[in-house]
Amino acid sequence: MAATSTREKIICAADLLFYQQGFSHTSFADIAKAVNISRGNFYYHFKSKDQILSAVISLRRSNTHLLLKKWELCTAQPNLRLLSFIQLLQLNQDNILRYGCPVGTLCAELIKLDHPANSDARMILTLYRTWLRRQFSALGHKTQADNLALHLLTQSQGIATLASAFNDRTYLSRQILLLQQWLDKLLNQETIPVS
Amino acid sequence: MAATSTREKIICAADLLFYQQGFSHTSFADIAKAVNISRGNFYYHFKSKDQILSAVISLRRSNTHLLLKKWELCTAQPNLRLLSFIQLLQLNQDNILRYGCPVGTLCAELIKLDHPANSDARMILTLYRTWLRRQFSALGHKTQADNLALHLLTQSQGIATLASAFNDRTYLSRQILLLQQWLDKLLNQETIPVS
DNA sequence: TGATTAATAGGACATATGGCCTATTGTTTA
DNA sequence: TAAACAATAGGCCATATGTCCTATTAATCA
Repeated sequence: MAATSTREKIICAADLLFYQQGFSHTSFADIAKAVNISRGNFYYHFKSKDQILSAVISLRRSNTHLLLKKWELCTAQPNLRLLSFIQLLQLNQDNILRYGCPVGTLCAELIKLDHPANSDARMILTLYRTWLRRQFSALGHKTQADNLALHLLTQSQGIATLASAFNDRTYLSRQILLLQQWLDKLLNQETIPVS
Repeated sequence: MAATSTREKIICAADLLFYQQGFSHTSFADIAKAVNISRGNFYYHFKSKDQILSAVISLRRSNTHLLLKKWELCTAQPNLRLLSFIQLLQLNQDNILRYGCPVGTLCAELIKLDHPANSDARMILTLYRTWLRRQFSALGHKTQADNLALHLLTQSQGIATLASAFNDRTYLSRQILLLQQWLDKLLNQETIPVS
């Protein structure tokens, strides 16, 4: 946190502000103030706002990749790895309640802006999708792996959207519990796909 | 479309633009151009951008209310009414693929802007929630009515988010089908709640 | 018809913002 | 130490935008 370069500090601050305020609504001045840097110094590190966005998305992709790798290294069993994904909602519940899902809301915003970085942001979702698919596949759900992955993604996006819209912690907790139960039921009832 | 007042035209154009481009990213000039009106004339009808937003949200709430009333009048059976809700995703699939859910994305944006109209926008979701709850309740699911309503809302929000993020029509169609199957299964297996 | 009001157009203005330049300071290196 | 480079500060500029004012035109009504 302290020993990072200015460039890294800018990216981190932008990452947070883009999440909290949205990309459009975050100005150079906002980021500069957060990093305690003059606005002029900005241009030395980033030539445009789009470059900052690009760096932020890169960081998020990298962080997501690392997180998924960590789950793989720390947890050998795919079913427990899937549980880690669900528990991420619990871990980030405070932020989710206030700002929704960082990935989903960014994608939604960039789509409306018709921003070129749109496809880069989508890649973060694809990272999750592919990883989840691999876990389901390893659990024997070969043909349904992608559908199951999409189900988890769909659920988490819907949950994050409603949790923040209603600002309802009870709802969020309950949905996380239901997701865990769904996973339990799926994995205990049929280790090998039926159809 | 032709015989509407200028004020109504402004609200309609703003409604569409807020959906397509987002609230922040839509300027007075954008709306004025869409309605073919000078920017100065704007102030005669709306004193601020927030007033336009307020009017747009009012319109959406009113339209939602009318839609739900229509479903109630046209369809006597609650299970078919619930089907109407699901089929709304199908009916609006082109827009959903491009811009996501109008309600969900507006709520998400207003939350990040920390906009006072945030709670008004949320009311649209509440309209759906209450209506869905009543239908489930009428079908005998007294205790689970609200949870089932939230499940449908969660699903549709998640589906809209991913459908637009991935821009994947196949995904959207499949999720709609799964929702319909879920409803069928729920209503056929147990007309009266088990627990 | 004349007067009053409704509606519209066009522009003015302050502010915010992204983008950019230059001078200055700090650091490294030959 | 002197030179070269990295990093930073502060300000300038064009544009966009929300807000607001005034003059003009259209519509209504006594």
